[in-house]
Amino acid sequence: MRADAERNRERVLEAARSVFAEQGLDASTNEIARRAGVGVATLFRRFPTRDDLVGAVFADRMAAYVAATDEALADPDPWHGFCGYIERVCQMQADDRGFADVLTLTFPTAKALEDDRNRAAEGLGVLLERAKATGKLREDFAHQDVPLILMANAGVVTATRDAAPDAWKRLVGYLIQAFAAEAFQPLPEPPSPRQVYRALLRLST
Amino acid sequence: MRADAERNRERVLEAARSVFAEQGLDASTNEIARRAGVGVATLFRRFPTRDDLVGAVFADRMAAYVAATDEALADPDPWHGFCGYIERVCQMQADDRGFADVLTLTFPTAKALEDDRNRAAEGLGVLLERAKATGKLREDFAHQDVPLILMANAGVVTATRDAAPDAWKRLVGYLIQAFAAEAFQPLPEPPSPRQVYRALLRLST
DNA sequence: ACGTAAGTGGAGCGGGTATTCCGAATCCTC
DNA sequence: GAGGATTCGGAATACCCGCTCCACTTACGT
Repeated sequence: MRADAERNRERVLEAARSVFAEQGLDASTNEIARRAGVGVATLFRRFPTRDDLVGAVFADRMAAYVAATDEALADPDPWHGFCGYIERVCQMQADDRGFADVLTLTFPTAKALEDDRNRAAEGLGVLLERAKATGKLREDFAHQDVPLILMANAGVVTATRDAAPDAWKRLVGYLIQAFAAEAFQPLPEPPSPRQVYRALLRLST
Repeated sequence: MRADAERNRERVLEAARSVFAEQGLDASTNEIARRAGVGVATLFRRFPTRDDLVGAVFADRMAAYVAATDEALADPDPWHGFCGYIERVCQMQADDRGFADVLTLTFPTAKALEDDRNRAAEGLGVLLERAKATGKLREDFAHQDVPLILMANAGVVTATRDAAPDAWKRLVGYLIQAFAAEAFQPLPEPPSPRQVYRALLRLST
Protein backbone atom coordinates (compact mmCIF):
# COMPACT_ATOMS: atom_id res chain seq x y z
CA MET A 1 0.00 0.00 0.00
CA ARG A 2 1.25 3.44 -0.90
CA ALA A 3 2.38 5.62 1.98
CA ASP A 4 -0.25 8.33 1.45
CA ALA A 5 -2.95 5.69 1.28
CA GLU A 6 -1.90 4.28 4.62
CA ARG A 7 -1.76 7.78 6.08
CA ASN A 8 -5.25 8.54 4.89
CA ARG A 9 -6.49 5.24 6.24
CA GLU A 10 -5.29 6.27 9.68
CA ARG A 11 -6.86 9.69 9.41
CA VAL A 12 -10.19 8.17 8.47
CA LEU A 13 -10.01 5.74 11.37
CA GLU A 14 -9.25 8.50 13.82
CA ALA A 15 -12.02 10.73 12.50
CA ALA A 16 -14.47 7.85 12.56
CA ARG A 17 -13.49 7.05 16.11
CA SER A 18 -14.34 10.52 17.36
CA VAL A 19 -17.44 10.95 15.23
CA PHE A 20 -18.83 7.57 16.29
CA ALA A 21 -18.03 8.38 19.92
CA GLU A 22 -19.97 11.63 19.71
CA GLN A 23 -22.86 10.73 17.46
CA GLY A 24 -23.25 6.99 17.57
CA LEU A 25 -22.90 4.39 14.86
CA ASP A 26 -25.38 6.05 12.53
CA ALA A 27 -23.19 9.07 11.98
CA SER A 28 -22.94 10.16 8.35
CA THR A 29 -20.07 9.07 6.18
CA ASN A 30 -19.78 12.58 4.79
CA GLU A 31 -19.13 13.92 8.26
CA ILE A 32 -16.42 11.36 8.87
CA ALA A 33 -14.70 12.06 5.56
CA ARG A 34 -14.96 15.79 6.09
CA ARG A 35 -13.42 15.60 9.53
CA ALA A 36 -10.68 13.32 8.25
CA GLY A 37 -9.91 15.90 5.57
CA VAL A 38 -10.39 13.31 2.90
CA GLY A 39 -12.79 12.74 0.02
CA VAL A 40 -15.68 10.38 0.57
CA ALA A 41 -14.35 8.13 -2.17
CA THR A 42 -11.21 7.53 -0.16
CA LEU A 43 -13.27 6.39 2.77
CA PHE A 44 -15.29 3.98 0.64
CA ARG A 45 -12.24 2.64 -1.15
CA ARG A 46 -10.65 1.71 2.15
CA PHE A 47 -13.82 0.56 3.93
CA PRO A 48 -16.32 -0.62 1.34
CA THR A 49 -19.01 -1.44 3.90
CA ARG A 50 -19.93 0.24 7.14
CA ASP A 51 -19.11 -2.99 8.93
CA ASP A 52 -15.51 -2.80 7.73
CA LEU A 53 -15.16 0.65 9.19
CA VAL A 54 -16.90 -0.17 12.44
CA GLY A 55 -14.88 -3.32 12.82
CA ALA A 56 -11.62 -1.46 12.40
CA VAL A 57 -12.62 1.46 14.60
CA PHE A 58 -13.80 -0.61 17.54
CA ALA A 59 -11.21 -3.35 17.46
CA ASP A 60 -9.33 -1.82 20.38
CA ARG A 61 -12.44 -1.00 22.36
CA MET A 62 -13.56 -4.59 21.97
CA ALA A 63 -10.16 -5.73 23.15
CA ALA A 64 -10.66 -3.57 26.24
CA TYR A 65 -14.05 -5.16 26.66
CA VAL A 66 -12.52 -8.62 26.64
CA ALA A 67 -9.80 -7.42 28.98
CA ALA A 68 -12.49 -6.31 31.41
CA THR A 69 -13.69 -9.88 31.81
CA ASP A 70 -10.14 -11.05 32.31
CA GLU A 71 -9.59 -8.48 35.02
CA ALA A 72 -12.84 -9.46 36.64
CA LEU A 73 -11.74 -13.09 36.62
CA ALA A 74 -8.45 -12.11 38.21
CA ASP A 75 -10.22 -10.57 41.19
CA PRO A 76 -9.93 -12.84 44.24
CA ASP A 77 -13.53 -12.01 45.16
CA PRO A 78 -15.68 -13.04 42.17
CA TRP A 79 -18.63 -10.95 43.36
CA HIS A 80 -16.46 -7.88 43.61
CA GLY A 81 -15.06 -8.72 40.20
CA PHE A 82 -18.55 -9.02 38.79
CA CYS A 83 -19.66 -5.67 40.17
CA GLY A 84 -16.53 -4.01 38.86
CA TYR A 85 -17.07 -5.61 35.49
CA ILE A 86 -20.62 -4.27 35.18
CA GLU A 87 -19.52 -0.81 36.22
CA ARG A 88 -16.59 -0.79 33.90
CA VAL A 89 -18.55 -1.90 30.87
CA CYS A 90 -21.32 0.58 31.55
CA GLN A 91 -18.69 3.27 31.89
CA MET A 92 -17.40 2.33 28.47
CA GLN A 93 -20.87 2.79 27.08
CA ALA A 94 -21.15 6.17 28.75
CA ASP A 95 -17.82 7.26 27.32
CA ASP A 96 -18.50 6.29 23.73
CA ARG A 97 -21.86 6.48 22.12
CA GLY A 98 -20.68 4.38 19.22
CA PHE A 99 -19.44 1.66 21.50
CA ALA A 100 -22.75 1.61 23.32
CA ASP A 101 -24.32 0.92 19.95
CA VAL A 102 -21.80 -1.78 19.19
CA LEU A 103 -22.67 -3.57 22.42
CA THR A 104 -26.41 -3.31 22.28
CA LEU A 105 -28.04 -1.74 19.32
CA THR A 106 -26.60 -2.64 16.02
CA PHE A 107 -24.33 -5.58 16.49
CA PRO A 108 -22.02 -5.11 13.55
CA THR A 109 -21.12 -8.45 12.11
CA ALA A 110 -17.47 -7.70 11.51
CA LYS A 111 -15.75 -10.98 12.25
CA ALA A 112 -13.06 -9.60 14.51
CA LEU A 113 -15.69 -8.10 16.80
CA GLU A 114 -17.68 -11.30 16.68
CA ASP A 115 -14.75 -13.30 17.97
CA ASP A 116 -14.07 -10.86 20.77
CA ARG A 117 -17.69 -10.99 21.76
CA ASN A 118 -17.58 -14.75 22.03
CA ARG A 119 -14.42 -14.70 24.05
CA ALA A 120 -15.95 -12.16 26.43
CA ALA A 121 -19.08 -14.29 26.77
CA GLU A 122 -17.01 -17.32 27.73
CA GLY A 123 -15.09 -15.50 30.40
CA LEU A 124 -18.29 -13.99 31.68
CA GLY A 125 -19.84 -17.44 32.10
CA VAL A 126 -17.00 -18.54 34.33
CA LEU A 127 -17.19 -15.32 36.32
CA LEU A 128 -20.90 -15.77 36.95
CA GLU A 129 -20.47 -19.35 38.13
CA ARG A 130 -17.77 -18.38 40.56
CA ALA A 131 -19.76 -15.43 41.88
CA LYS A 132 -22.74 -17.66 42.45
CA ALA A 133 -20.54 -20.22 44.18
CA THR A 134 -19.54 -17.61 46.76
CA GLY A 135 -23.22 -17.14 47.54
CA LYS A 136 -23.11 -13.43 46.86
CA LEU A 137 -24.60 -13.42 43.37
CA ARG A 138 -28.17 -14.61 43.30
CA GLU A 139 -28.63 -18.10 41.88
CA ASP A 140 -31.24 -17.08 39.33
CA PHE A 141 -29.03 -14.52 37.64
CA ALA A 142 -28.89 -15.50 33.97
CA HIS A 143 -26.10 -14.66 31.61
CA GLN A 144 -28.78 -13.20 29.34
CA ASP A 145 -29.25 -10.57 31.99
CA VAL A 146 -25.95 -8.96 31.06
CA PRO A 147 -27.06 -7.72 27.63
CA LEU A 148 -30.25 -6.62 29.34
CA ILE A 149 -28.21 -4.43 31.66
CA LEU A 150 -26.32 -3.02 28.72
CA MET A 151 -29.53 -2.17 26.89
CA ALA A 152 -30.98 -0.50 29.95
CA ASN A 153 -27.80 1.41 30.51
CA ALA A 154 -27.71 2.44 26.87
CA GLY A 155 -31.19 3.89 27.28
CA VAL A 156 -30.16 5.97 30.28
CA VAL A 157 -26.87 6.99 28.77
CA THR A 158 -28.27 8.16 25.46
CA ALA A 159 -30.96 10.15 27.21
CA THR A 160 -28.79 11.77 29.85
CA ARG A 161 -25.37 12.06 28.26
CA ASP A 162 -25.45 15.82 27.99
CA ALA A 163 -27.62 16.83 30.88
CA ALA A 164 -26.66 14.33 33.59
CA PRO A 165 -23.64 12.32 32.50
CA ASP A 166 -23.47 10.33 35.73
CA ALA A 167 -27.10 9.37 35.96
CA TRP A 168 -26.33 5.85 34.72
CA LYS A 169 -24.33 5.17 37.87
CA ARG A 170 -27.48 5.44 39.88
CA LEU A 171 -29.19 2.85 37.69
CA VAL A 172 -26.25 0.50 37.91
CA GLY A 173 -26.16 1.02 41.66
CA TYR A 174 -29.73 -0.14 41.96
CA LEU A 175 -29.20 -3.08 39.66
CA ILE A 176 -26.17 -4.37 41.47
CA GLN A 177 -28.06 -4.34 44.73
CA ALA A 178 -30.79 -6.31 43.00
CA PHE A 179 -28.24 -8.88 41.84
CA ALA A 180 -27.05 -9.53 45.38
CA ALA A 181 -28.24 -12.82 46.80
CA GLU A 182 -29.87 -11.10 49.80
CA ALA A 183 -32.28 -9.29 47.54
CA PHE A 184 -33.68 -12.57 46.33
CA GLN A 185 -37.30 -12.54 45.31
CA PRO A 186 -38.76 -14.52 42.41
CA LEU A 187 -38.30 -12.89 39.01
CA PRO A 188 -39.92 -13.08 35.60
CA GLU A 189 -38.20 -15.48 33.23
CA PRO A 190 -35.19 -14.07 31.41
CA PRO A 191 -35.32 -13.96 27.62
CA SER A 192 -33.82 -17.04 26.02
CA PRO A 193 -30.28 -16.77 24.66
CA ARG A 194 -31.68 -17.08 21.19
CA GLN A 195 -34.07 -14.21 21.77
CA VAL A 196 -31.27 -12.03 23.03
CA TYR A 197 -29.17 -12.91 20.03
CA ARG A 198 -31.96 -11.95 17.69
CA ALA A 199 -32.53 -8.71 19.59
CA LEU A 200 -28.88 -7.83 19.16
CA LEU A 201 -29.01 -8.51 15.45
CA ARG A 202 -31.92 -6.16 15.06
CA LEU A 203 -30.44 -3.27 13.16
CA SER A 204 -27.42 -4.86 11.58
CA THR A 205 -28.98 -5.18 8.11
CA MET B 1 -65.19 22.69 10.08
CA ARG B 2 -66.47 20.89 7.03
CA ALA B 3 -67.50 17.28 7.46
CA ASP B 4 -64.90 15.86 5.09
CA ALA B 5 -62.18 17.87 6.80
CA GLU B 6 -63.16 16.44 10.15
CA ARG B 7 -63.23 12.96 8.67
CA ASN B 8 -59.74 13.38 7.25
CA ARG B 9 -58.51 14.73 10.55
CA GLU B 10 -59.63 11.53 12.22
CA ARG B 11 -58.02 9.39 9.56
CA VAL B 12 -54.73 11.20 9.99
CA LEU B 13 -54.90 10.80 13.75
CA GLU B 14 -55.57 7.11 13.48
CA ALA B 15 -52.80 6.57 10.96
CA ALA B 16 -50.39 8.59 13.08
CA ARG B 17 -51.33 6.59 16.12
CA SER B 18 -50.41 3.30 14.50
CA VAL B 19 -47.33 4.58 12.72
CA PHE B 20 -45.98 6.19 15.87
CA ALA B 21 -46.72 3.02 17.82
CA GLU B 22 -44.75 0.94 15.35
CA GLN B 23 -41.89 3.23 14.43
CA GLY B 24 -41.55 5.78 17.19
CA LEU B 25 -41.96 9.53 17.15
CA ASP B 26 -39.49 10.09 14.34
CA ALA B 27 -41.66 8.34 11.80
CA SER B 28 -41.93 10.18 8.51
CA THR B 29 -44.87 12.44 7.79
CA ASN B 30 -45.08 11.01 4.30
CA GLU B 31 -45.66 7.58 5.73
CA ILE B 32 -48.43 8.82 7.99
CA ALA B 33 -50.17 10.70 5.19
CA ARG B 34 -49.84 7.73 2.87
CA ARG B 35 -51.34 5.36 5.40
CA ALA B 36 -54.14 7.80 6.15
CA GLY B 37 -54.89 7.97 2.44
CA VAL B 38 -54.56 11.75 2.34
CA GLY B 39 -52.09 14.18 0.81
CA VAL B 40 -49.28 15.48 2.95
CA ALA B 41 -50.73 18.98 2.64
CA THR B 42 -53.85 17.85 4.46
CA LEU B 43 -51.76 16.58 7.31
CA PHE B 44 -49.82 19.82 7.58
CA ARG B 45 -52.91 21.98 7.29
CA ARG B 46 -54.48 20.21 10.25
CA PHE B 47 -51.30 19.82 12.29
CA PRO B 48 -48.85 22.57 11.34
CA THR B 49 -46.14 21.37 13.69
CA ARG B 50 -45.14 17.90 14.72
CA ASP B 51 -45.97 18.85 18.29
CA ASP B 52 -49.58 19.50 17.35
CA LEU B 53 -49.86 16.03 15.88
CA VAL B 54 -48.06 14.33 18.72
CA GLY B 55 -50.12 16.20 21.26
CA ALA B 56 -53.37 15.14 19.62
CA VAL B 57 -52.30 11.54 19.09
CA PHE B 58 -51.08 10.93 22.61
CA ALA B 59 -53.69 12.88 24.53
CA ASP B 60 -55.52 9.71 25.51
CA ARG B 61 -52.36 7.77 26.29
CA MET B 62 -51.26 10.58 28.56
CA ALA B 63 -54.65 10.51 30.22
CA ALA B 64 -54.10 6.82 30.88
CA TYR B 65 -50.69 7.68 32.26
CA VAL B 66 -52.23 10.11 34.72
CA ALA B 67 -54.91 7.58 35.55
CA ALA B 68 -52.18 5.11 36.44
CA THR B 69 -50.96 7.36 39.23
CA ASP B 70 -54.52 7.80 40.47
CA GLU B 71 -55.02 4.06 40.56
CA ALA B 72 -51.74 3.64 42.36
CA LEU B 73 -52.84 6.22 44.92
CA ALA B 74 -56.11 4.37 45.38
CA ASP B 75 -54.31 1.17 46.37
CA PRO B 76 -54.55 0.62 50.13
CA ASP B 77 -50.93 -0.58 50.15
CA PRO B 78 -48.83 2.28 48.74
CA TRP B 79 -45.86 -0.01 48.07
CA HIS B 80 -48.05 -2.38 46.10
CA GLY B 81 -49.51 0.62 44.31
CA PHE B 82 -46.03 1.87 43.49
CA CYS B 83 -44.90 -1.47 42.07
CA GLY B 84 -48.05 -1.73 40.01
CA TYR B 85 -47.54 1.79 38.76
CA ILE B 86 -44.00 1.09 37.55
CA GLU B 87 -45.09 -2.10 35.85
CA ARG B 88 -48.06 -0.47 34.21
CA VAL B 89 -46.12 2.47 32.85
CA CYS B 90 -43.35 0.25 31.54
CA GLN B 91 -45.97 -1.90 29.89
CA MET B 92 -47.32 1.19 28.17
CA GLN B 93 -43.84 1.88 26.84
CA ALA B 94 -43.55 -1.67 25.62
CA ASP B 95 -46.89 -1.45 23.86
CA ASP B 96 -46.25 1.78 22.01
CA ARG B 97 -42.90 2.83 20.74
CA GLY B 98 -44.12 6.36 20.19
CA PHE B 99 -45.35 6.63 23.74
CA ALA B 100 -42.03 5.40 25.02
CA ASP B 101 -40.50 8.32 23.16
CA VAL B 102 -43.05 10.73 24.56
CA LEU B 103 -42.15 9.67 28.09
CA THR B 104 -38.40 9.66 27.79
CA LEU B 105 -36.80 10.73 24.60
CA THR B 106 -38.28 13.73 22.96
CA PHE B 107 -40.55 15.39 25.44
CA PRO B 108 -42.91 17.11 23.03
CA THR B 109 -43.89 20.47 24.36
CA ALA B 110 -47.55 20.30 23.44
CA LYS B 111 -49.26 22.06 26.30
CA ALA B 112 -51.90 19.42 26.93
CA LEU B 113 -49.23 16.78 27.43
CA GLU B 114 -47.24 19.14 29.61
CA ASP B 115 -50.17 19.60 31.96
CA ASP B 116 -50.77 15.87 32.18
CA ARG B 117 -47.14 15.30 32.93
CA ASN B 118 -47.25 17.77 35.78
CA ARG B 119 -50.38 16.24 37.20
CA ALA B 120 -48.80 12.80 37.07
CA ALA B 121 -45.66 14.11 38.78
CA GLU B 122 -47.71 15.54 41.61
CA GLY B 123 -49.59 12.33 42.23
CA LEU B 124 -46.36 10.41 42.03
CA GLY B 125 -44.80 12.56 44.73
CA VAL B 126 -47.61 11.73 47.11
CA LEU B 127 -47.39 8.04 46.24
CA LEU B 128 -43.67 7.94 46.95
CA GLU B 129 -44.08 9.64 50.32
CA ARG B 130 -46.75 7.21 51.38
CA ALA B 131 -44.75 4.21 50.21
CA LYS B 132 -41.75 5.41 52.16
CA ALA B 133 -43.95 5.96 55.21
CA THR B 134 -44.90 2.28 55.19
CA GLY B 135 -41.21 1.44 55.38
CA LYS B 136 -41.34 -0.71 52.27
CA LEU B 137 -39.89 1.76 49.78
CA ARG B 138 -36.32 2.68 50.56
CA GLU B 139 -35.87 6.15 52.01
CA ASP B 140 -33.29 7.26 49.48
CA PHE B 141 -35.52 6.64 46.49
CA ALA B 142 -35.69 9.94 44.59
CA HIS B 143 -38.51 11.00 42.36
CA GLN B 144 -35.85 11.59 39.69
CA ASP B 145 -35.38 7.85 39.69
CA VAL B 146 -38.69 7.37 37.94
CA PRO B 147 -37.64 8.93 34.63
CA LEU B 148 -34.42 6.96 35.00
CA ILE B 149 -36.45 3.76 35.12
CA LEU B 150 -38.37 4.84 32.06
CA MET B 151 -35.18 5.56 30.14
CA ALA B 152 -33.70 2.21 31.09
CA ASN B 153 -36.89 0.46 30.16
CA ALA B 154 -37.01 2.32 26.87
CA GLY B 155 -33.55 1.02 26.11
CA VAL B 156 -34.54 -2.58 26.74
CA VAL B 157 -37.85 -2.24 25.00
CA THR B 158 -36.49 -0.69 21.82
CA ALA B 159 -33.79 -3.33 21.62
CA THR B 160 -35.95 -6.36 22.35
CA ARG B 161 -39.38 -5.43 21.07
CA ASP B 162 -39.33 -7.89 18.19
CA ALA B 163 -37.13 -10.66 19.48
CA ALA B 164 -38.03 -10.83 23.18
CA PRO B 165 -41.06 -8.65 23.87
CA ASP B 166 -41.21 -9.55 27.57
CA ALA B 167 -37.56 -9.02 28.39
CA TRP B 168 -38.32 -5.66 30.01
CA LYS B 169 -40.30 -7.44 32.73
CA ARG B 170 -37.11 -9.02 33.93
CA LEU B 171 -35.41 -5.64 34.21
CA VAL B 172 -38.34 -4.15 36.05
CA GLY B 173 -38.40 -7.17 38.35
CA TYR B 174 -34.81 -6.56 39.32
CA LEU B 175 -35.36 -2.85 39.79
CA ILE B 176 -38.37 -3.23 42.02
CA GLN B 177 -36.44 -5.56 44.28
CA ALA B 178 -33.73 -2.93 44.43
CA PHE B 179 -36.28 -0.32 45.45
CA ALA B 180 -37.43 -2.37 48.42
CA ALA B 181 -36.21 -1.05 51.74
CA GLU B 182 -34.56 -4.36 52.64
CA ALA B 183 -32.17 -4.04 49.74
CA PHE B 184 -30.80 -0.85 51.18
CA GLN B 185 -27.16 -0.14 50.41
CA PRO B 186 -25.73 3.33 49.75
CA LEU B 187 -26.23 4.57 46.21
CA PRO B 188 -24.64 7.13 43.92
CA GLU B 189 -26.40 10.49 43.98
CA PRO B 190 -29.42 10.76 41.72
CA PRO B 191 -29.33 13.39 38.96
CA SER B 192 -30.83 16.69 40.05
CA PRO B 193 -34.39 17.44 38.95
CA ARG B 194 -33.02 20.15 36.71
CA GLN B 195 -30.64 17.71 35.04
CA VAL B 196 -33.45 15.28 34.42
CA TYR B 197 -35.58 18.02 32.97
CA ARG B 198 -32.83 19.01 30.60
CA ALA B 199 -32.25 15.39 29.65
CA LEU B 200 -35.91 15.04 28.77
CA LEU B 201 -35.82 18.17 26.65
CA ARG B 202 -32.90 16.83 24.71
CA LEU B 203 -34.38 16.20 21.30
CA SER B 204 -37.38 18.46 21.32
CA THR B 205 -35.75 21.27 19.35
C1' DA C 1 -79.16 23.70 -8.58
C1' DC C 2 -75.64 26.55 -8.19
C1' DG C 3 -71.94 29.84 -6.46
C1' DT C 4 -68.49 30.12 -3.34
C1' DA C 5 -65.65 29.28 0.39
C1' DA C 6 -63.26 25.43 2.23
C1' DG C 7 -60.59 21.62 1.42
C1' DT C 8 -57.65 18.58 -1.32
C1' DG C 9 -53.47 16.10 -3.28
C1' DG C 10 -49.45 15.99 -5.66
C1' DA C 11 -45.74 18.43 -7.78
C1' DG C 12 -41.87 21.08 -6.40
C1' DC C 13 -38.15 23.12 -3.49
C1' DG C 14 -34.15 22.88 -0.50
C1' DG C 15 -31.43 20.04 2.06
C1' DG C 16 -29.93 15.69 3.77
C1' DT C 17 -28.10 10.87 2.96
C1' DA C 18 -25.16 6.77 0.74
C1' DT C 19 -22.56 5.40 -3.06
C1' DT C 20 -20.17 5.61 -7.67
C1' DC C 21 -17.35 7.52 -11.36
C1' DC C 22 -13.58 9.71 -13.52
C1' DG C 23 -10.21 13.30 -14.65
C1' DA C 24 -6.48 15.11 -11.99
C1' DA C 25 -2.89 14.76 -8.67
C1' DT C 26 0.50 12.08 -6.20
C1' DC C 27 3.84 8.73 -5.09
C1' DC C 28 7.27 5.29 -6.19
C1' DT C 29 10.50 3.09 -9.22
C1' DC C 30 13.92 3.15 -12.33
C1' DG D 1 13.54 13.45 -12.96
C1' DA D 2 10.44 10.98 -15.95
C1' DG D 3 6.84 7.49 -16.62
C1' DG D 4 3.24 4.81 -15.06
C1' DA D 5 0.47 2.82 -11.75
C1' DT D 6 -2.00 4.16 -7.74
C1' DT D 7 -4.74 7.08 -5.18
C1' DC D 8 -7.32 11.24 -4.63
C1' DG D 9 -11.36 14.35 -4.22
C1' DG D 10 -15.29 16.31 -5.61
C1' DA D 11 -19.00 16.19 -8.92
C1' DA D 12 -22.80 13.26 -10.15
C1' DT D 13 -26.55 10.06 -9.22
C1' DA D 14 -30.33 8.41 -6.89
C1' DC D 15 -32.71 8.34 -3.27
C1' DC D 16 -35.58 10.20 1.18
C1' DC D 17 -36.88 13.84 4.16
C1' DG D 18 -40.01 18.08 5.79
C1' DC D 19 -42.62 21.50 4.13
C1' DT D 20 -45.13 24.82 0.75
C1' DC D 21 -47.64 26.25 -3.22
C1' DC D 22 -51.39 26.09 -6.28
C1' DA D 23 -54.67 24.36 -9.73
C1' DC D 24 -58.44 21.43 -9.01
C1' DT D 25 -62.45 19.39 -6.34
C1' DT D 26 -65.96 19.12 -2.93
C1' DA D 27 -69.45 20.28 0.45
C1' DC D 28 -72.72 23.39 2.03
C1' DG D 29 -75.97 27.51 2.39
C1' DT D 30 -79.09 29.67 -0.28
